[in-house]
Amino acid sequence: MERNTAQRAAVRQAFEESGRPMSPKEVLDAARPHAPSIGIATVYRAIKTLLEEQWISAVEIPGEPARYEVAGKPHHHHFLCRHCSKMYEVQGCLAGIRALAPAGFRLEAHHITLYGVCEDCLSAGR
Amino acid sequence: MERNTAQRAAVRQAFEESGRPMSPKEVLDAARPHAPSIGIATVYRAIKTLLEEQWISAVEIPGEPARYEVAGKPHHHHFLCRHCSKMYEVQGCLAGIRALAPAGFRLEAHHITLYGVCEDCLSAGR
DNA sequence: ACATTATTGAGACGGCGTTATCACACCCGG
DNA sequence: CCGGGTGTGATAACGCCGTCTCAATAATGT
Repeated sequence: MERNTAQRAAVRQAFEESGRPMSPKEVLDAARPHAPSIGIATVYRAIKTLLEEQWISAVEIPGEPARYEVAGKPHHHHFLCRHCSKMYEVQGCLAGIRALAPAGFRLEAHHITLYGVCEDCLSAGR
Repeated sequence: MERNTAQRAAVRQAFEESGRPMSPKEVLDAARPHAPSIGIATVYRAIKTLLEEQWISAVEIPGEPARYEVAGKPHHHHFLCRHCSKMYEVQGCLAGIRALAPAGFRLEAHHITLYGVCEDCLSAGR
């Protein structure tokens, strides 16, 4: 039977506090303050469990490890900063997506990913 | 100085014939008919060279090896079939992309990727 | 044709993200 | 508070991609 451990609570807390998608490494860093001895293996195990519970969902991007965010949010997309590699949510979507798909194809999902520089990096002079 | 070899010609020909983005593995398979003994290492080398010459450009997708397509095409996006993993081009784009980026962020690029089932797979009953 | 030298192909190698291993820790029902 | 069994942490091992190595091959200038 499943146990409530400090490490799992720390991972959940990290997700609740961050408000943006995090890579396993970021989760580890965000969980350390709450559970100092936590290791990367436990983070991966917690992520796996939380995915199965659908408490988080995966956000994948090319060339980078997947990020995870708390599930159940309204439809949205993502912005990836080219400097700090932090990922942000962007609200809303665009009309007319369906029209892009070639005739005869079945469209099931879509990802819009924006790339650029985030406000933090811009104001830091990059 | 650079030499014209059958292998490089085979790779270029593969790209010209396919008309859609290909992974290195797909390039290898598509080049084999023209240069039967070609190996994967040569494909990677040819891709590297063609990228430097900007004769092809990279198309990246999460969780999959990058695809490459002949460069210089007008702005477009991509459709990835969930069954056969083949990638297709979709023409056109959507207005209003800029408005999605959060205020204070600098938007430099965007990717729209559609996921679904391609016509070939649908007509094959999947 | 010949010598030079870039290119090739097969397999070894390396990096990275993720998972498996295993001894130890600790949660929880009794 | 005790015992068994799940959870944990460090690290090794894995799988995948892509690059490197090196002897063999073949394209160029003469």
